[in-house]
Amino acid sequence: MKKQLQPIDAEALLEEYGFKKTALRIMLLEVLSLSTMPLPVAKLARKTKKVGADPATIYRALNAFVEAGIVTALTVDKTKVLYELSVSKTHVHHIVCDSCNTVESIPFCIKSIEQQVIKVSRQFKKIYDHQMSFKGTCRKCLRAVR
Amino acid sequence: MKKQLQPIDAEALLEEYGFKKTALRIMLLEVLSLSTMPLPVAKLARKTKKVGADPATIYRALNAFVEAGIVTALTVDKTKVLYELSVSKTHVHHIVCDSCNTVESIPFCIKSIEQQVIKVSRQFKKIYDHQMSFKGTCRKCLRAVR
DNA sequence: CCGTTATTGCAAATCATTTGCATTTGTATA
DNA sequence: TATACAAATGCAAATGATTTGCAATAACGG
Repeated sequence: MKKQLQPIDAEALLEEYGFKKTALRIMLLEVLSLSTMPLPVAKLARKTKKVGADPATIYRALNAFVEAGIVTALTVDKTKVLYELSVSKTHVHHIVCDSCNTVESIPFCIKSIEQQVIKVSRQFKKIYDHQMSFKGTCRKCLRAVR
Repeated sequence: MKKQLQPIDAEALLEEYGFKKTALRIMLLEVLSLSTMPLPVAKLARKTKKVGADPATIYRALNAFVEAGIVTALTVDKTKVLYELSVSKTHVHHIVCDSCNTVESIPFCIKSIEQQVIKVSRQFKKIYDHQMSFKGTCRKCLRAVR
């Protein structure tokens, strides 16, 4: 029983945020909405190569989306940034396979910890975001090691 | 009652891990051990400029420490990596001020969540690390905004 | 259809980090 | 104390993903 994903209405979303409906941006949002996991720029480029956009254009589109709040950039590692739709999606966290970089979402949230954090913090008064992630080995890689 | 920090025995630590006791590496570890918060490379370079090491040398030293497990690299942001001693230190998490980048440690841990994560995960069987961080506004910046 | 503005392609710039290589330094051993 | 080897360093050059400038193009409201 694999989770069924439905493409969002990319055009409506672009319009809502005042972006123009270009082939690349529509496809970027659709690809993101159809993915079960956050995707790196490289993979997004591959999956949208049908529209043949310049790398610079892809970066600009993603940055615009992130700034607008449509897309969330997840920094897994110094050189590894993953993108996922932030609109119409439940806030989730992630677990990353250290061997093959598989990323899976985790339906837990640590929102409830925020108040405790504020209480013990010496310097902070307000928290508006948090992130939690795990590193591990996925089943496939565990098998491969043996 | 400000927390009192004591410098570690950097030379003993270097020896323990089979590193040579050079001026830079000794000083790097001492600076890290005397800091209440994780530090970026730029700041480490400034604080060790007495020994006048080349940037490449500093990067190499830090990378060697991270690989050896003496130092932990904390990826706050795509372009922001902070270093802290991982030896003889309790495992902690962090909160970062989005305005001035102040970083504070949080004495909470989400170790206990790992088992739950494994249970609900479709692809993962083993977790060996986790990270949790918060973003907020520190008191100083909150005041400045007004 | 027109005018405005966002978006794009292309090439060049950026900039932190890494790497190659010759030289120096630390340290174990004789 | 001298010798020898690997580790650490400095310097310069390379790297490589991301960004930027600028002119051309495309989307969209009027």
